[in-house]
Amino acid sequence: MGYWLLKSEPATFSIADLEAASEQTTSWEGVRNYQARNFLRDGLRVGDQAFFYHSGILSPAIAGIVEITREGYPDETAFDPASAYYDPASTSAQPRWYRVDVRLNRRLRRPITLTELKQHREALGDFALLRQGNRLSVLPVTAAQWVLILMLEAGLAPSIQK
DNA sequence: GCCAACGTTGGC
DNA sequence: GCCAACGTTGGC
Repeated sequence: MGYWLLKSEPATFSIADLEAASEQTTSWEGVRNYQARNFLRDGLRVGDQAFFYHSGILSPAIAGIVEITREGYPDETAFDPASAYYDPASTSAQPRWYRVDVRLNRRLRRPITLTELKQHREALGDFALLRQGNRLSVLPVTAAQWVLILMLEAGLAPSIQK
């Protein structure tokens, strides 16, 4: 089973929006970055888990956990001229952009902030989220990183490394 | 294929 | 609101 992290700006789509959504499920659309697209199309599998990360706010943080319920399929918002995600270069014959469906698993008991994650940089190792200047909105998480972050949530994490 | 200009992301 | 770090575009 794979682990991922999905970023969203709460002003656009928040975990509260997902909670309120029908069947607490949404299509993760509008990703317009090739590396992220490749993960959506080729990486994420049904049953994989992902952290739901809130970006673009005062205190960016992991807010919850979602499960992938449908694997990569064409992002049709790219075909719609009225959509903010419209991309005329993407056609149904040759879709350029992909999306997945996700369902809320649960909120975290408390948000795990970017600040807190940075305090565990050493223990987390090479974490795409913490790489300098990283702007990827879909990124992989290792099993070890996943477990460590759940331990942080539970207050069972190792003492903070300097 | 290079690279300058421009646009976007996202932390602060 | 600022700006660093990228990614994309387009002229050459």
